[in-house]
Amino acid sequence: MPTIRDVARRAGVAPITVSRVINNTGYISDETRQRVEVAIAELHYLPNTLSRSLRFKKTNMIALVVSDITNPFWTTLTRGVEDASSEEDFNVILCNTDEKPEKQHNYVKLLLQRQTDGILLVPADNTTELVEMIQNQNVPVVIVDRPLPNTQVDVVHSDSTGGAYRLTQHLIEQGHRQIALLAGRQEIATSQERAAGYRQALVENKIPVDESLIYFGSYNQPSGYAMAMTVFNHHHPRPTALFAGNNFIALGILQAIYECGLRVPEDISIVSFDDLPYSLPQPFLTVVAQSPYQLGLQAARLLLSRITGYYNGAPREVVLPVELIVRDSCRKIE
Amino acid sequence: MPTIRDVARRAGVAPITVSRVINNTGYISDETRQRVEVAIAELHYLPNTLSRSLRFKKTNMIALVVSDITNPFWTTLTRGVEDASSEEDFNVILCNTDEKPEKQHNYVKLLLQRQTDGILLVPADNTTELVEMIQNQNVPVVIVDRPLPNTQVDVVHSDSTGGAYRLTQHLIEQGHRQIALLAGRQEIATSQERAAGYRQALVENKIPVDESLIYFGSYNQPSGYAMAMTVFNHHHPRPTALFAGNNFIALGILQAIYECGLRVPEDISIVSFDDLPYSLPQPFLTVVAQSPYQLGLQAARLLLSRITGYYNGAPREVVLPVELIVRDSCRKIE
DNA sequence: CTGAAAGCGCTTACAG
DNA sequence: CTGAAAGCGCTTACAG
Repeated sequence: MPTIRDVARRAGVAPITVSRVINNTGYISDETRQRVEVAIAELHYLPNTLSRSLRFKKTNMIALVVSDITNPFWTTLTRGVEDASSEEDFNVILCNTDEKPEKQHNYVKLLLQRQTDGILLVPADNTTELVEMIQNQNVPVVIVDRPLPNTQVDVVHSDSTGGAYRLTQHLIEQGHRQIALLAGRQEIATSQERAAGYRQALVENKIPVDESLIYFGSYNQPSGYAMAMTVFNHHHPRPTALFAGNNFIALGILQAIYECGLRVPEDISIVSFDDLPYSLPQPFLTVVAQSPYQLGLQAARLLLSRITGYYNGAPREVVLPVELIVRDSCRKIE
Repeated sequence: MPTIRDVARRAGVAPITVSRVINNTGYISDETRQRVEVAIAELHYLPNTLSRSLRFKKTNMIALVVSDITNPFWTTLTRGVEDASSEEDFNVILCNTDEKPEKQHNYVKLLLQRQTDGILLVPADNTTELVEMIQNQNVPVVIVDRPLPNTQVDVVHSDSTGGAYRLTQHLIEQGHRQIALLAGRQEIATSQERAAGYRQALVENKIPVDESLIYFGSYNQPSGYAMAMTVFNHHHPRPTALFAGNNFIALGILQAIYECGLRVPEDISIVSFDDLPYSLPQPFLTVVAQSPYQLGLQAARLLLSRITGYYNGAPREVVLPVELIVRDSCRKIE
């Protein structure tokens, strides 16, 4: 691959002159500029960004570290991040952790070594070690979706507690008393908050909280399936309603329900935090929906404001509202 | 952020000695090594990969340029790429083009400038310009999913023609004669090949090809919806079966069918190239399924074999078989 | 076993 | 308007 030196030689000028043409800086005579441009075209020259970044100490890249690229929730969030970033001429690197703290750790280290200008992190666990590692390098970081306890850091997340409260309240208003919660991993803030909202609604309605009805698994379909099967095997009579901690858990629950020959909502009611992926032919699930695009957009804006130095004050917390969408997956109980 | 020089100063050695400790090369006395390691820990030093890559002319990154990160087909393929890459200690950059040739062009240019070691490309159109641009920089490239005409380049793809032939044949065996094909963008190889397989099956069965039943749109849900609506409005009597060019088109078709109050398969039959995303509660769609994970894995292996210099012969073409999965979305017609 | 010099490809600041 | 020198952070030869 040709370098700036090759172009310079061919055009009969110094490398710095080529640099000036490429970046449109300083004064250049039209004649020289033309000679250089011809040489660039003839050699198919592309400037090496690595060396430029090394000089500038700036890569114009930010990273988004998410848990599961397979879930449209995260890809939509990614879209928000990309849109905010392209406005400021930043590129986004997407890293997929599979909710594994160890994979996450490796990625963050790699990103720091590659001089990423900032990191958007969806924490795979509850520890603050990673955030400290990033901050030690003086790299801006914003936590997304899952607040970390006891950390001074920007964070953007949805109102999980409030959303879970409203879903549970909705079920209670329909007459449900035996509601099983099938949540994600217990170490994750959103799991805890959704459980908190669930408990709060029960308590306020003077319904005793049956801890055996609260399950922590993982935010994916197999886990939802497994938890639902456990519920069906261990609770007699069956709970009248299931609360899915996220959309993929809901998919797993629906699969279990189908295999057990049950019908929704005749035999069992179900609600979910987050809408099912894709507009299926017949959307029927009652859900609390977040706005993943907005989460991504806002998080990226917070991050970019730090990177550009536009803001350098105290950590900010942005909590986005959620929306209850009542459809046909809950039956009224007498 | 501290540099190798800061560590060296603190440990009372030369930078090159620190380099030796980091990379475990050359001879180092235990005592020196310890001093250096202490300094590294105290300063939270992380080596700068940018400068290292500049030196080595190697970044250990490959890029995957896909059309729609929202479709699980591509995220699953990505998984295959990641698994093959991590075996060889390469990292993967994921770029999303939205099927837009212009976005694709920008990404590829950026990747080349960032000295990416190799590129996996899912072409957004039928032109060879991008491949030439990559090859001009002597960067290995593998085309994925959609062969390009008249180009000397490695390619990995599924047997689209054969798959489409089998799906169409299946419909014909069920007695269907009026089959509408709702394909992706006409410039894309897979669209053309699926149309070719469709035509071939009709011709072999001596069924006249009605060109007005062949639609080219785009591989997404809104396009599938729009094409299905057009079919329903323009063809009386309605075709007895619809052939969806991919899974997202199938989703759009199902949406249109639902809105028109039709039932599958009683009122209309439907088959799809590629399975629907996610195991829905009741998988009912008859499909031809590819193996996106294998596509990604094999493509990455071809690319890596070029990067490492393990292979540098003539371009290779890998065609993966597809599988017909008959379920309940087709009705037998007398 | 350890280090001074040179260079990867670019650009800033200084000369002319 | 154009260029020679120096440096971004690292590592490959070459000395000692």
